[in-house]
Amino acid sequence: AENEVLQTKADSDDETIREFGGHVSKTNPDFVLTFDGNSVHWPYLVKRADKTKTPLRVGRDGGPPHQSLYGHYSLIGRANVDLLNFADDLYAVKNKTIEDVAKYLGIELSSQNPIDETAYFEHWSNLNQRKNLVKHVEEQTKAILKIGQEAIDYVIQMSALSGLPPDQVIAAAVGFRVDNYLMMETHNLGQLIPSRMEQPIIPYKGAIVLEPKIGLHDNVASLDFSSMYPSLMIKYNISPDTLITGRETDDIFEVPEVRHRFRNHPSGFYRIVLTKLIEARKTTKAELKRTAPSDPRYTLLKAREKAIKVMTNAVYGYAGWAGARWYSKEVAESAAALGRETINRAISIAKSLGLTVFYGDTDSLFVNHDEKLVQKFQGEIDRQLGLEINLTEVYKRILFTEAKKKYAGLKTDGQIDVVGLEAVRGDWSNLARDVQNTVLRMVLEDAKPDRAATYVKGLAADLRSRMLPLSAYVIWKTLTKPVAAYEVNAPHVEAAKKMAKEGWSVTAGDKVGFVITKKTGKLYQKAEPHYKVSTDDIDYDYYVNNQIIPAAARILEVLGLTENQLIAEPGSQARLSGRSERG
DNA sequence: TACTGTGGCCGTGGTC
DNA sequence: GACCACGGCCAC
Repeated sequence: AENEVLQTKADSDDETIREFGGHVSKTNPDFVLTFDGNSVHWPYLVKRADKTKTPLRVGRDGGPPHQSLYGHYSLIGRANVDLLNFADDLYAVKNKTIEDVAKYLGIELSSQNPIDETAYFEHWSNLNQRKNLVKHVEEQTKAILKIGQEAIDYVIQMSALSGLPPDQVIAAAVGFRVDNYLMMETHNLGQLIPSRMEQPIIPYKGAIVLEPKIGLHDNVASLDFSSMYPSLMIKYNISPDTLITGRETDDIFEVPEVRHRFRNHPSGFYRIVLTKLIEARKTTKAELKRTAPSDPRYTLLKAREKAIKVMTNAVYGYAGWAGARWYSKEVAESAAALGRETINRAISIAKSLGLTVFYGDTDSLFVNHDEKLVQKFQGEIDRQLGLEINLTEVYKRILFTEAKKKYAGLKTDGQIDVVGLEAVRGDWSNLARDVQNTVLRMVLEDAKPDRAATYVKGLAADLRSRMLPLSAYVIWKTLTKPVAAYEVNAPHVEAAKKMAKEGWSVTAGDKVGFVITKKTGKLYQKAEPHYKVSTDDIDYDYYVNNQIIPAAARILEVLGLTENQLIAEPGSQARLSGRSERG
């Protein structure tokens, strides 16, 4: 039946594997979906099948999966799609879990309290809890299918664009997708494909980030150049095959600052492909406008538009990648230099019109939202620079901190955009993130710090009596290399070592959740794996002094408050314990 | 072939 | 306490 969940009652590995293969053959799917299957489920199944000498019949040929390109497992006659790879293409999703990806895609999950992986064994061991675990896995399976339904159009479109098979394209890194796409286009143009060469990595100067105007500002607009790097590469014919290495001086363009020179004619390879991509996106967008959302073609067109956008935006970075077939440091460096010139000229134009520039990063500018002036500004950008700049957001009130890339704005719909701050970082506790979000809302709504300061002081004074769940205190950090490879001690590495000692397989790429406990010594000595900690072990002073106060102060310092002014009144635990942990 | 780029912040450990 | 490297994550 459609969307039927199949469960096995088999109580041995070989029986389970056989039954699984039977189900796959019977269902005979074109797509097989997993979440993290390439690194977890397929390798595990293959190993167990080997060990028990059971045939794993999952391909259309009745054969086992094969290890293939890009760390991907291939099933003959079927597209095996690991949806974790799809999640990697969803930049707005920070935490790549089934639950968070589903939530982002608007998929409703019936289970509100997913079971953490570290608790699986405990649930399995207890017969009463085992039912819950089975239910949880069933829920996840249903979610995977729904995520897959959202993913498949995109996967197919990315496959059509890049020329890579659908099961491989989503596993392939961005650079290889671009590489493949360009190879296809070369073929269309009747040109030869350069071979890949081992090249040294030469760094070059990138974009400009402006110093923000610190404080709260009312009625601010943000504007973005549309596809800035691709537009500049097209405009000035920036391409490896138009780069001048000799003495030519006729019909050329010299890039400011870096002084690389490019022929204006004929059009280079990058201009041809980028123009084609941008035109294709325009066509798709226009078609989308004529199509009703209920039309089955609508989601397909949406997926196509997204795939083209992702590919277009990847070309500049690809050009500066030493592993690219069409690598050219001069090309990437020139695009970056032209970007810097563009933003600088835009700032001058804005100022000359009487606009105030509050902040800007790479291809964006924040100015006071004077509607007439902003429209005039957009017109001047078109007239003087031949580029398009779009109004992307209007903020009723926005707060810039002293730091670049960290700000928050109250939108006209009442929603708050948080950028770069602790509240959107995965390596801070939920507690700190929640506190900062609350403080931001209070400050942006009130335009003064009083209410937020009172809230923070109250929380800091009696954190432990709030009885927050342990999950509020867990800090997650990725292990970027094997534990043995670390040069210095760090809390998440220490927690990973403790997990490894207990038999967990902790490898590079894993996220380690830890809690700072009351143990003595350096912070890394106080860090414990989250599943071993109870709320009695929590070092509340640490969470007040090193999580709540810094996260709140980052915002409230903008309005003149100091960290000291946020610490609880004398007499409270937090005050008495001092702030010995902070330098 | 499991690396698209640079700019930036900041906590923590470790040394002087 | 000052200073710096390491390490992780984020903006664009």
